[in-house]
Order: sequence, then C-alpha cells, then structure tokens
Amino acid sequence: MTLQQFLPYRLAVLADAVSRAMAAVYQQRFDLTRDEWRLLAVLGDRGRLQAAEAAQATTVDKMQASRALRRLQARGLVSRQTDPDDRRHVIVQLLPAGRSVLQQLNPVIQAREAYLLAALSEPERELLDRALDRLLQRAQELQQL
Amino acid sequence: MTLQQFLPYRLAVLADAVSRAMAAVYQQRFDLTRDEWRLLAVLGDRGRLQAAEAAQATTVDKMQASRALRRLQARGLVSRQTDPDDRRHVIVQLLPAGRSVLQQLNPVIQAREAYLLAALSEPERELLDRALDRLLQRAQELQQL
DNA sequence: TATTGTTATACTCTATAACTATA
DNA sequence: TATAGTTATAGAGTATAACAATA
Repeated sequence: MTLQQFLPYRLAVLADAVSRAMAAVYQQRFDLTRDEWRLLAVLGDRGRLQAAEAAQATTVDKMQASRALRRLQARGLVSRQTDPDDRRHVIVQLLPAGRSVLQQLNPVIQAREAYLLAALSEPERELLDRALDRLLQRAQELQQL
Repeated sequence: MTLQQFLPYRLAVLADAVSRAMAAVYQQRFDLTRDEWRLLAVLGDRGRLQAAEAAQATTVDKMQASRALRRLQARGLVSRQTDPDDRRHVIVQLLPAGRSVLQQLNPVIQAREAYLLAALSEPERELLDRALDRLLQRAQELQQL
C-alpha cells in the first residue's frame, strides 16, 4: 500500500487543492463561505427554490443550508419567504445584489476551471467526465454497506 | 454556471464520498481518524521516518501530525524516539501492534479501492491517473496566485 | 403522525502563532 | 539565528438530535 498511489488519497488531495484555488476567489472578494457560494450558484442557475431543494442541489445539509441562507439574507443577497401554499416551506430567491455578486464572481471562477481543464485534451475531458460519474456511483454504493 | 457540472464541485463530492467509504472501515474497526490512518499507512510503506517527513508524506500538517502520532503512541501502534544524532528530531516507527492493524485493514481498504477502479477499463484507469496528476499541478499553480 | 425548517449542543477540524529544546 | 516539534487558542465546520410550526 503506497499512500501516494492510493486513489482515495489522491482524490482528497486534488479536491482539496482545487477547492482552495476556487475558495480563494469567493472568500477574498466577497467574504463568502463554500456553502454560501454553492447556494448562490444554484439559485443563480435554477431561480427560486425551496430551502430543502437548495440544500439537496448543493449537498449542503439542511441545517448548514439554513444558516448559510440566513447569512445571505442578512447581506441582502437572497430573500426568504414562507410559501403561502404550504407554510412549512421557505422559498428562497436570488436578489439583484446576489445576482451582481455572481456576475462578478463567475468569470473569474470559470476562468480558473478552464485553466484546470486545459491540462486535458477534449477526449480526455470526456473520459474524465464519465469516470467521475462512475466512481461516484460506486463510492455511494460502498457507503451503504 | 451549473454547479452539477462544475469540476471543482464534482471533485469535492466524489472525494467526500470516497473518503467516507474508506473512513467507515478504519473508524469502525479500529477507531482511527483519517490522519492516524494516513500516518500508519506511510509508516507501513516507508519504515522509520522523522515526524516532519511523515507529515509531509501524508499532507497532514506538522501540528496535527504531532497529535495524531502521540495518540498512535499511546495506543502502542508506533514508537517515538528523539534522534540521538540531532536531538530536535523525533524518529517514528511502526510497532508490531501497528503493523497488525495495517495487516487487518489493508485487505478491506484495497478491496474497496479495487471496487471503485473496476468502474473503469485499464486504459481509462491510466488516463485517470495522468489526469489527476495534471489537474493537481494546475490547481497548485492557481493557489499560488 | 409526518414534514419543513430552526435551534441547541457537543465535537472535530483547521489556522495562526507562540513556545521549548536543540543546533 | 534557524529548525523540529509541541502547545495554546480561537474559529470554522460537522453531526446528532430535539424542537416548533404546519400539514
């Protein structure tokens, strides 16, 4: 067993390095946490969502999502309103200030992603794409044992 | 920007799932943390090391490594001795009890890794191997900006 | 009785830096 | 003065479960 060749270790080291490279952008420029950024990104992409939907789409658990959304609301980046049709639901929506943050962040974030992907040829990218999906599926199967 | 297609997000989700699938093994069977397991694995592979070398090889920082190694020593899995040639150095070495833990863990851990990799063909595995290296290199470049 | 979201709490992890001893 | 390792400490993140409001 060589740790340096062990796939779980390599994935952890890579994900950590990539995550830091991205976090540096949204932390330094807008003082956002990873959860806050993910929630903003999902709201930017999919519009109004229930809190639970936003949590699921970002793989942030509902408790952390609740706190992150409250911070985003306090900063005027999103709105939170109880759904009149089912008053247990909270509808979350991006506000103009939140959209502005995304519009400033996205070019930088996407440029960094593009720089990473430029390490690979197009066929390699497609294969990586499929490999990540398949590995995730198997990892989730292992977790359920 | 779709979070679900964003490479850093996908890597984070995958690494987390894979990490949990492995941690379940060494946590439940031997009450080891991730850092403790990494240090044991490196010591099993490379024999006696200075504390700083062990930390570097596991990407665990020296402070966390110091604590993890003390816990491993308290459980009788490793020994820590000041190097007589330079009394600032601490030499860490796997003890028989530590080797026994590794011998019980490794087959299970490696079977899980093999199950993950069975999702890919041999040429795909080779490509993934190179892709992870190249992506890591670029991620580290981005971090230094 | 079940569901959505919030609150509480304890625990772990992480980051920064100060400190000790050796060189 | 620099290095290896340890200790201290505060802050962030995580996990579990209890709770209130609503259905």
